[in-house]
Amino acid sequence: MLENQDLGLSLSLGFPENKTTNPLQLNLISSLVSSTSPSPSPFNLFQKTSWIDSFPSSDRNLETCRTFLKGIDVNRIPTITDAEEEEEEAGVSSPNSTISSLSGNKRSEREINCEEELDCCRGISDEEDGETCRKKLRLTKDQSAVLEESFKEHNTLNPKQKQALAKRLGLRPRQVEVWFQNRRARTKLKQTEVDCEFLKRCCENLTEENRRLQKEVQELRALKLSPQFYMQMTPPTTLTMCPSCERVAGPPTPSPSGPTNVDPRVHQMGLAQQQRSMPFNLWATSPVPHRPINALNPRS
DNA sequence: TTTTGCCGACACGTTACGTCA
DNA sequence: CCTGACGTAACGTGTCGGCAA
Repeated sequence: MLENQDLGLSLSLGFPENKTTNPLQLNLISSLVSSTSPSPSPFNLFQKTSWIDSFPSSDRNLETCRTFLKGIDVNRIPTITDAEEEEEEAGVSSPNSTISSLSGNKRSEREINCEEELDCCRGISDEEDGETCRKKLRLTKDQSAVLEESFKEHNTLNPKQKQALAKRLGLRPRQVEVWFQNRRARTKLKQTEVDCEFLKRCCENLTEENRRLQKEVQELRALKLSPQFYMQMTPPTTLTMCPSCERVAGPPTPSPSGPTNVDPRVHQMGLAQQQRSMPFNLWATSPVPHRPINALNPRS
């Protein structure tokens, strides 16, 4: 059974290393559809992993063997002989019961022996595609590994690639197609979960920031009502940085190329802070901060 | 040039099967 | 053994783009 990480997905919630990417610009729409752009997503969906290597070679073709033991090759059109039909009706052959006894790594000698026989009976022709048989095939680990590798290269297949892959794996092109469709769906689901988690964290941080700012507003309003009191107080923390020049403290430094809509009085804030006196009415204007808030780290 | 029908590929939701605890 | 949860192969359906008439 493949774990989540086995999908080759990087579920890290950290921001991408690419500094040019705005952390708040989420790739909510999966880019998987595009065959020309493998993965523009900020999240590394197609990180090369070595999970394939973890499969013991002894397990290979196990599923195929099981299928063989069931007497049903799902890759072939079910051709029920009279004998088989009788057996089916008599309830003698229960495919599921046979399979369940062969679970895990416990492989009987018969199981191992059948693998060689299986290789010659898995040949599938395209003409056999379709039909109404919905017998489910568990792909072998080898097949899954090849498909995964192929998916990492291209998450979509053109008809030639599909045909070649099907031939290589001994599967029907339709099976390869279905596998890729399901794989894309799984990838998209994972990406959605990651994005969802990311947005959740953004929301939490913004809520926290909002709470903090509201508290500060309350403090400032209280100070405004008692000016004689605020003169002896430490200025609010968020106002210790000049929104214009982003300097925390120091004498005002007129900047000819700076923004023209900045109240020059604000530049005196640092000095005022040092002197513990406000030569201007701090409450008269409220310059709009032009620093973007990092939702994930609002205090940075 | 626009319209229309066909076809293939795909996304999405669902079903059914295999496996495991 | 039985059962429920889970993963996933397979399927059905709707949509979209390309193409020819």
